[in-house]
Amino acid sequence: MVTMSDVARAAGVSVMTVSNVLNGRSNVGADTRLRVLEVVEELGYEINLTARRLRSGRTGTIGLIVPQFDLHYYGELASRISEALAPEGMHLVVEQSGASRERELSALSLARLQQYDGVLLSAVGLDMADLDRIHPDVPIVLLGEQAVPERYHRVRMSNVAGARLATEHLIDRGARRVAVLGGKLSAAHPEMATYRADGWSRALEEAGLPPDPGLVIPLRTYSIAEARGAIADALAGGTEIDGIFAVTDEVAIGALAGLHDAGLRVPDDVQLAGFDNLGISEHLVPGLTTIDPDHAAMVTAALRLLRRQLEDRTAEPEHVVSDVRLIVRGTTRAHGDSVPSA
Amino acid sequence: MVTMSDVARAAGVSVMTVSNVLNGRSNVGADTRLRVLEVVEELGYEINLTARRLRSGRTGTIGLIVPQFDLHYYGELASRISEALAPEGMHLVVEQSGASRERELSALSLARLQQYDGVLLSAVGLDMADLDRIHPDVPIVLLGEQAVPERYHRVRMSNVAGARLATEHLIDRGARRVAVLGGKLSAAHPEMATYRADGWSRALEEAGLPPDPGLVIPLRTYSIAEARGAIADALAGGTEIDGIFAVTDEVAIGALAGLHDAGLRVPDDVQLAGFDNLGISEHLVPGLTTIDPDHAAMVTAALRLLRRQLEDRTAEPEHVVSDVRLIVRGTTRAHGDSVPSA
DNA sequence: TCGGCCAGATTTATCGTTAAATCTCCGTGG
DNA sequence: CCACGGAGATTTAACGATAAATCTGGCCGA
Repeated sequence: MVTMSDVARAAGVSVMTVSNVLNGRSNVGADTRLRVLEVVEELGYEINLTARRLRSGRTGTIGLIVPQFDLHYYGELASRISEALAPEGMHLVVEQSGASRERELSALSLARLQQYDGVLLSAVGLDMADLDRIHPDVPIVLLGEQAVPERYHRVRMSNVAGARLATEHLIDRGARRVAVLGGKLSAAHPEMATYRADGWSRALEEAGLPPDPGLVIPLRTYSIAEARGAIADALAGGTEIDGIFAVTDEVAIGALAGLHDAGLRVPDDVQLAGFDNLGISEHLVPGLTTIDPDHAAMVTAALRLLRRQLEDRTAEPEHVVSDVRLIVRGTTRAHGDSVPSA
Repeated sequence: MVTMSDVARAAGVSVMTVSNVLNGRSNVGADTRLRVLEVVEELGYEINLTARRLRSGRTGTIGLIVPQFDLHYYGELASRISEALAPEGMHLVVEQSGASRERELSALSLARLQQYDGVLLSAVGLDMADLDRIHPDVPIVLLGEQAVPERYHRVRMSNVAGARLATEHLIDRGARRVAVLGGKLSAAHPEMATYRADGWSRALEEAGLPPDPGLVIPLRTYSIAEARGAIADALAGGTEIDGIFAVTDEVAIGALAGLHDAGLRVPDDVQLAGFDNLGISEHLVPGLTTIDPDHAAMVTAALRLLRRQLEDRTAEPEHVVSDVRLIVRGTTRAHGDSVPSA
């Protein structure tokens, strides 16, 4: 491996001069600079980032920690962040924590966090107490929905408002028995699924429809396959449903398949709305009505919070809540349609 | 930040003893070990991985470099690899190279590669010459379809065979005008799209159907949206089609939407087959007929090749080709169905 | 003529860890 | 009684870079 001192020797200068050239510092003569660059080229020298990091602290790398690589939401998130970081010369690497608390904690060991200039953390398995135990000296921005200690900088969406919008829309379009797929009634550790179930029940109450606990269809994971099975089970169990608010688009995709399995038409027999507005949702058949959390704004906000901390370690924590809006597509009926006879 | 020497001082031992304890080396007395561990706990010490890496070389981290985070295929790949690595105590981090040659080259700078014990590289933008220029001292396994220099260890799928299988199946089920969506006729730098178009044209030829260049529908990116648009354009242009072999499942999803836009039914009017067998493909409506490349076997093979290099830097390069099989679902007709009158 | 200053370079010390060599006892066998 | 071996610890010297301090001429103005 070629090191800086190899370059220095070959160029007849000191190691420090090579370092100065490569870091674009101004205290190097023009001809010396040229000679060094030539030798760098010639020997194929590349800097050892590990050494630089140890000495200088800076890494130029931001870490994104997500629960699962194969949930589409996280893929899209990672992609957006990566694109936003590139123009600043920063660089994103993504790690998977696994959805379990244990693995999430290990992913969050100081040891691992230290490797980055900053960390964007999308945690699901951790509760307040876990997060409270972590005292990293790396700037962190939390992305996500669970309750977190005050001292964290954080970006999240309007979960309750979004769920409410979606459910109101279903009711508005004629649904009366609206299930919440993947919902969870208030738990000790509030998380995405509880907030969204909350919005669901508020919308129902407001419409004078008492939320039926039998219409809360829980899920262990938010995978397509599990959602499909859960819908099948619910329908087989005789639950009457004419609308489904799926807590994520991924889950909604499973619902679409499950309804089809049961011979039910969407939106004629059952209307469906999701949450997240994944890239794919627009291209499903029929297109998925869903809640758009303004991904671009969230990414912008997250990076702003991170930069603020990078510049000032003592910056006041900020909680940004991104607005949501309803996107109406083909899984809900056109306005004014009446319930057709099946 | 707490360092090893803080721990050493507090425990009244040398730094080296702390290091020995933490690395489970045997030359430490039982009581000393205990005391050190207590102090570690008490001070909340965590090892500095950067320093360890600089000194020892080992990082315990494998890098996976993919073109795009938001193509579902790569999310699933990353997930599988991560799961496979976890039991060995290794750790996966994923980087995005961006599909462009330029950014891919920068992702592949020695500087970046050096940070990992080994690298799994899923390259698309690089050609043979680029890859030939890279001489990393990190074990690399290439995942993917483009032609690569002999010296690389590599895992790929049977592209031609898979495409042929899919196309044969479409023909077998009655399709006569089979388009290849995302296909590319032989280019200077063969890649996934050329191999799969190859399999398509061979299957046609074998069936006595001359491949019509008008049925090759090229794509710049393999995104759902672009595929949908391309199908719309092709149909609007008057191209007659009764079967589509989409070069990836992602593209097939776009085709499904595009066909629906045009009022065509799948599989009644147009049959459709994809390639990759994504997790979602099973849950589309109708379920997507596709080629399964045996993801599990590919991951196993890739990690085996990587381990081999980790153990022996001079290990002979190996090219593993994973078998494919056809998965028949609802986007192609049942055997023996005749073409229904539209 | 001489001190001062600045550009352009070098020297020194260090980041936190680990490999390798070394030291220090203490028990054992001859 | 002494040499020897080995367990249990320490010391020394890096890994490859950078921050901060220092050095060296040459040019300038007074």
